[in-house]
Amino acid sequence: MAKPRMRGQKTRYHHGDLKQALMDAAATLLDIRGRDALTLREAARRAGVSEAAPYRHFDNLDALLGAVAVESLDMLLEDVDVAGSAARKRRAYLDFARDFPGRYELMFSRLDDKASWDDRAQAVAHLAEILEGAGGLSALHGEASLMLAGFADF
Amino acid sequence: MAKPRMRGQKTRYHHGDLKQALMDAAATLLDIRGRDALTLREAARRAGVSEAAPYRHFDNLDALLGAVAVESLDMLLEDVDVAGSAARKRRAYLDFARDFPGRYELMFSRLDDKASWDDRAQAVAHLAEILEGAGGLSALHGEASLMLAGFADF
DNA sequence: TTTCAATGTTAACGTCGATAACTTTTGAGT
DNA sequence: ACTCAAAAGTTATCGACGTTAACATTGAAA
Repeated sequence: MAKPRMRGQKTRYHHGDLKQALMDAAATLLDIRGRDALTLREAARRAGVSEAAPYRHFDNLDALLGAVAVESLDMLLEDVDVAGSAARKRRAYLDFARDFPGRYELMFSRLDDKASWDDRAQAVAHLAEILEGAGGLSALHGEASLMLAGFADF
Repeated sequence: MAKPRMRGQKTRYHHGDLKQALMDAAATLLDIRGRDALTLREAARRAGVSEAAPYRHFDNLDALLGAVAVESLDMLLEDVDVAGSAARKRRAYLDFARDFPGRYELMFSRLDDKASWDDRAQAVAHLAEILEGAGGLSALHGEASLMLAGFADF
């Protein structure tokens, strides 16, 4: 009685990397259909497992959101860090917000998940540091946020 | 078989001002418990009507959110407009975000509700105009947003 | 080889958004 | 004053969701 998938080809009872698969599915849903469309059950379906399987890896939906928030902050951090000049860092930041709107909104929203708080706070602090010469995190976040909401253009 | 309330004292079948009562309840829920805790049913219960009553005034939850967003933008607009100097406008803006975090987040989030789009866009444009001398809407929004998320202090 | 923790599964509960069908009230036109 | 249709309530119902409990399978250590 097993329908799950394997990473490569065959079907197996154990997924192999379900935790990451759930985070990927969640991030994709956030980006293409928004926060309200993200459900634990839909993420599970996309990962090819039963609708209760996520609870083996996350205490609840908030915990999944927290994990995706941390991962997303690290992605943005990497993108901005790699970009050379202040102008390039600026562009890298705004590009990330445009390309991953759901992830971006999640990173800076009030999350109930306590477990991920330290990681998130640290990532944001690091980000603010890196962006010091590029106008500052606060200003960039304001621009990106207004753009995503449709009140400004990219 | 009628349990509804009246505005003053007695019980009546018709509420009298249910639409506004629902918007008030929704805004309160947003501020004290966040977006995920706001449900149409809870708003209805708080207004003292049946759980399906809201649908006589709003097509769906998104429509209620849109209406609250417009109302909130108008409130913020008023607060900032009334404040005199640029410094006072700045403070009025940040105070609003701190005092009504749920309303504030809602105003600048991606809403599906089409009907309220024009009103929201116009209010934001007006707000940006008024705040031109106070650092600009974009910068203020960045600050307020990071503060609400817990990444900065008021 | 055995065994047990990790990681899946199905089934169930209560809540939510939404719709349908019904009832009460209001008020505009006669 | 009467009527009667529209406005604004109600209950009942549906499918989907978050979450938990109980059970099944797997893989790896002993």
